[in-house]
Amino acid sequence: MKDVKARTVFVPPHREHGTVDARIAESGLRPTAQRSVVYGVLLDNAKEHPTADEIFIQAKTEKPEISMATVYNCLDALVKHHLVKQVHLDRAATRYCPNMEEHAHFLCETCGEVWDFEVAVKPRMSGFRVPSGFAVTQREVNMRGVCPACAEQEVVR
Amino acid sequence: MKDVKARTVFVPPHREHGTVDARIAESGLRPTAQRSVVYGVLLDNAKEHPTADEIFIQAKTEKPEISMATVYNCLDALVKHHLVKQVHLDRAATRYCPNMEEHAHFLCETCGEVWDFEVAVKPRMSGFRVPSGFAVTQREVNMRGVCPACAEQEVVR
DNA sequence: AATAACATTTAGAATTATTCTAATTCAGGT
DNA sequence: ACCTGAATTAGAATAATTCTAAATGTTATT
Repeated sequence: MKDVKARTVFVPPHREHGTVDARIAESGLRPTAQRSVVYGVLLDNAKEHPTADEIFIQAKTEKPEISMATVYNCLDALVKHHLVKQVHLDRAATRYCPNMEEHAHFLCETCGEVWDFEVAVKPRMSGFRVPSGFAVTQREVNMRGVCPACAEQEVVR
Repeated sequence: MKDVKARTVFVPPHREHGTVDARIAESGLRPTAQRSVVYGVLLDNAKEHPTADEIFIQAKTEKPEISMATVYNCLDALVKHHLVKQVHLDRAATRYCPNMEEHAHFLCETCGEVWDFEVAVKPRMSGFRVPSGFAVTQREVNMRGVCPACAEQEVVR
């Protein structure tokens, strides 16, 4: 998979002055310097759905003493407090997504990039028969295929 | 997550005399002894959605010389030839699923077990807005929550 | 303000699933 | 039977993540 610049289809919440710490606090977490940096990097989404070490690299520019273990700790805390979601589309490194709205993920099988697709019809994902006795608390939709940039490449080639 | 016996909600294709090799051949793969054992183990689904090493352990009872590398090779081949699907619900080991029908996965967050949920309404998963230019070739739906057995436990406890 | 109690961070070691490598074995076609 | 390429094998290598134990920071209590 070649490395192609991310493109946003659905725009997730963005980092703004004061919002980062406020959100962290609201979630019930103490807003430490490290957590703020990590969450801030995610909200900035220079790179969408970054992996822990992409986050680490960026976080280090803002806070050079931060360690990888802390990035993992912070991400775990953010996930547990529902500020961030983990995305597992393949066996590659876990990706992190700060968009907690119901949405779908699209993985380009050519370049490996991930996009968010908006949900058109909010009413719970219908068409799936949930057997009685099962309590569903979360659902996710993943799609795979070729993104516009890669489709373009194909044609040119 | 405690270890709870699997339960089938949707019954995938089952191993039957002669079918294993035939299916492998149909898919365009040479049915070697190892591939047959690996695919057979999956079709038997004593344990549903097993991981590579659960498959390895079972396969070894049928063919003691088989190696882990071969299990991975066979699984890769089966996946490439669309006889088997990989399932990635969390960061745990990849699970393998021989049910190629369109269906959803349910992960019990208490016991870690995975179930297949049948799709009630076939017509393509609607409600998701795929931006133009994106070619979708595959889609999957995953749900998370508590299975009946674990819900039961909760009540009792 | 000092201290105790607790949470967070840190570097580095350990673990785990998976992939890679190079040698060996196997199967099908001549 | 022999050649060629594919498949299998054991074991080493890799990569992501988790663990550990020490150090640091924060909050609550006196």
